[in-house]
Amino acid sequence: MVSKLPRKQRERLEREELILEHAQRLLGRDGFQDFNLDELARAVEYSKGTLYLHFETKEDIALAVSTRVMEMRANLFERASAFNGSTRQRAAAIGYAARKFALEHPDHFCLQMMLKSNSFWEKSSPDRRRLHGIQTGRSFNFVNQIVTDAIVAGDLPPGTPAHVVTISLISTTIGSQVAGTEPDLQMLSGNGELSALMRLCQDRMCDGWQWRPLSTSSDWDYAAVESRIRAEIFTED
Amino acid sequence: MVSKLPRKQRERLEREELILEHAQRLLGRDGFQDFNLDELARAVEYSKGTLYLHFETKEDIALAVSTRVMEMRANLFERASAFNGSTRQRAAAIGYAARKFALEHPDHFCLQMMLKSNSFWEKSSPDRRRLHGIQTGRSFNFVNQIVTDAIVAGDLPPGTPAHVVTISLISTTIGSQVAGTEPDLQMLSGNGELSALMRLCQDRMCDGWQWRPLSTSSDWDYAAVESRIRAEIFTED
DNA sequence: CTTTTTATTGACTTAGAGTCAAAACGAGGC
DNA sequence: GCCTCGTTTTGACTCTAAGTCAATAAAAAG
Repeated sequence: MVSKLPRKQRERLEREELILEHAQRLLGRDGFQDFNLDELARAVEYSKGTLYLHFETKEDIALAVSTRVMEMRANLFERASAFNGSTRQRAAAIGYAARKFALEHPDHFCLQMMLKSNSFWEKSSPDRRRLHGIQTGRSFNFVNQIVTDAIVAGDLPPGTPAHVVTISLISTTIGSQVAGTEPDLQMLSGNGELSALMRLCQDRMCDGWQWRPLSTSSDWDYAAVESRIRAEIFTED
Repeated sequence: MVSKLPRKQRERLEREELILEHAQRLLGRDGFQDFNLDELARAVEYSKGTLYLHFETKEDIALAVSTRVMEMRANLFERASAFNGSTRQRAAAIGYAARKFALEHPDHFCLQMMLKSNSFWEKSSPDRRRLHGIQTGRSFNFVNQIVTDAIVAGDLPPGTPAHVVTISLISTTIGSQVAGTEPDLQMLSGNGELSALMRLCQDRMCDGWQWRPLSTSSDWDYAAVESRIRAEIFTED
């Protein structure tokens, strides 16, 4: 990332990064509705006009923040997918990354959902929408690669449709993150840990596709796998 | 529902209903951001001041709309849970209801998510929050009852934790509805039907818990079950 | 040091949420 | 009918915050 860009362009990117850092903080604290650009301008010590040199609208800033966060998620997935082990263990590593992300950004998908509402999408710039799609795609591909490997290795039944398995895993992971942070549902299901719920959902979905070894089988020692994931992939943090 | 309330109170409720109908339409069309109360007032042919006799804030209206929609969902679940058959077939009936709902209200959970963001929740009245929780609870309970019956009947392994199964099914259903309507993911996973994705996720999650008969077994003829569900439960619509 | 170009600003416009004094309505009495 | 008093409804008004753009400052060129 040591860029050889001309100073001007480099400074511009640095300032954009500064804006996004503060925007992320304020969005997290206040939610999109109460997130206000006068305060953001004050925080970054530039004028409101300058913010509009980088972003077209408030929505555009939120989309850029979401993309930034999605990029972090995809980076976690990237690291996880390098885990050395059976395909099911590698899936567990991605699952671990998804849970780690959920604990660090529990309300990310609130913002994410918002971005998809009718009025929102069209107010953000096409270019930023593209960048957002790319990060979503990266996450998808890391999961999909492991699923494909599993089919090739025979850990998933032959003829299993890779894309569908991938999207089902993503669905259940997003769903459990969302459901696990929703106060009404938390109450009803008896205040468990978000992370535990997510893991259960991921495991059962893999089992449902008959991804071997099943989490109920004697070949599967999750605790051991998790401590290896922690030690080998997510050491420092 | 033929109320014996004094005329005044009845008229008030009818007006509230009128407001919510229009609010739902406008929210669906424009999203929360662009949903504006002057237009709503014009649509219902009352002044903005009158809207504020019913609701404390714009957020409060959105929450009430969400509650109304959640009530419809719970009502679909209620009808589905009366299906006569094995526990797994009854689960399929609820799944069918969830998919029917998803097709009618594909972006409901966008609004729903929004309601949970920091700033939003505290702007709505406690009373409406309570009502929202009740409808969420109804949906939860219809699912949970079937899960409990399945454990008693031995269709799920003994000792399976009912609440966790229930929340996992809700998670995967919400997750697949959300993921299936997200443009980026739709593109990546190859533009399938929302309904087909949701069904797959539901089935595989049930299979993951070993809910018998498994969807892969020869005892399971989904097409036959679905046509019975359609005929017996969701005939007229 | 002067001119030209580029970057930055913050006062201004505008839209829309939320308020409240005044107007309209309605029930009861005469 | 019509006057009085309490209740309901209203829409003009205030205020906040997104988005604009003419004016200013800084940098580059001459």
